Amino acid sequence: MPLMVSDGIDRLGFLIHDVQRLMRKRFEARASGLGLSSAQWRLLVRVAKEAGVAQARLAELLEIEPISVSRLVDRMEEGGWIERRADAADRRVRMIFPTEKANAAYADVKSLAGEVYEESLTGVSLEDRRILIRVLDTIVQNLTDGETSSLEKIKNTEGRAA
Amino acid sequence: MPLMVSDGIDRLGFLIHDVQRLMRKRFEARASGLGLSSAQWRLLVRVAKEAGVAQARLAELLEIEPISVSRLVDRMEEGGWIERRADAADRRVRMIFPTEKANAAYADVKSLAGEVYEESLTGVSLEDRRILIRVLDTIVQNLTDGETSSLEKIKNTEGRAA
DNA sequence: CATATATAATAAGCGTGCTTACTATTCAAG
DNA sequence: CTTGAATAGTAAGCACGCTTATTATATATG
Repeated sequence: MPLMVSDGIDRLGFLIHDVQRLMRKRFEARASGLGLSSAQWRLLVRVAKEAGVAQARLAELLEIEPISVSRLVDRMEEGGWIERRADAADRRVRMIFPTEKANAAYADVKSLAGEVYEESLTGVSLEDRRILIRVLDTIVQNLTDGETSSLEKIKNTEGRAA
Repeated sequence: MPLMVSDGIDRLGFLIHDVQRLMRKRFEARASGLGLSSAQWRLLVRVAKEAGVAQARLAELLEIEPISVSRLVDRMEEGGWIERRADAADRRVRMIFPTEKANAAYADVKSLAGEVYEESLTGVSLEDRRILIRVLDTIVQNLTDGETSSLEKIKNTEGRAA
């Protein structure tokens, strides 16, 4: 740790942790009526863009382990958000499709997420917002290159997400 | 959601989520030799500054629920990081103290956290780092004011943390 | 004093992530 | 075809957060 000019960089981990927790909390408070958690919402965004995707591919996209997808999908299937269907070409694969219920809720939840972002950024200039996004992107790149398990394989297929 | 000029603000939640996960992962990879998770490290930072603090106060400081503190403290006590002692003045209270092991590891883990922050911010200018911290602080304030359970009561007692 | 309320901690059980280990299936060599 | 490696998915069990409910103790009030 090379001297450091006493900005609050030494609080970075705590800050990121707090922001993530508060944003998730607020999102889930808003979406609780729907019965969608933020983890389920992240998965749903992917499935909406890529209907029929295999669970293993979802694990790559979401950068979580296949077993985590398995149980998340279990609960989302119970909740009526997605369907598992067999793949005729490969009997190991379960293809994941959004249900009508999911499609119907999609736009609403997306704009709801947007509201949370706007509330988060109240009083932050457009310029600072751009810098925020740019720096966060840089951090993801810095921490993704090297020594992280299976993340090198995938370079973020999608460019935009709610 | 008022129009929005297509910066990546619509990815804010995903970005924050990814950054938090990657930073935690990298920290825990580094600290795994010690057997300290990031949640345990956060608690330890507080206990180091305020030895003898009650669990209920830790819950306020960490902004998690008392039951979460209870079980976290269970595991940390098993790990030999902290000790519970009875409060002579109030028999409901368990006072939490860091062990010698914790005190010995403290500086090392702190600088280890600093390393993770530096790796995260490689290639980010000093100016942008300041803006990052400032914006993250603003987000925490925006999301803490109002409608969050018990967070209004505490205005962040500490100013610096590793 | 007695009773009611508030507070400190814990218990039980769930969601979402993990590691490790397993089954079923596919595919590549031989 | 058969063996062996790789891949898709799941099971079991843990960490760390939560909600809801319970126990023990303090404190306020009649």
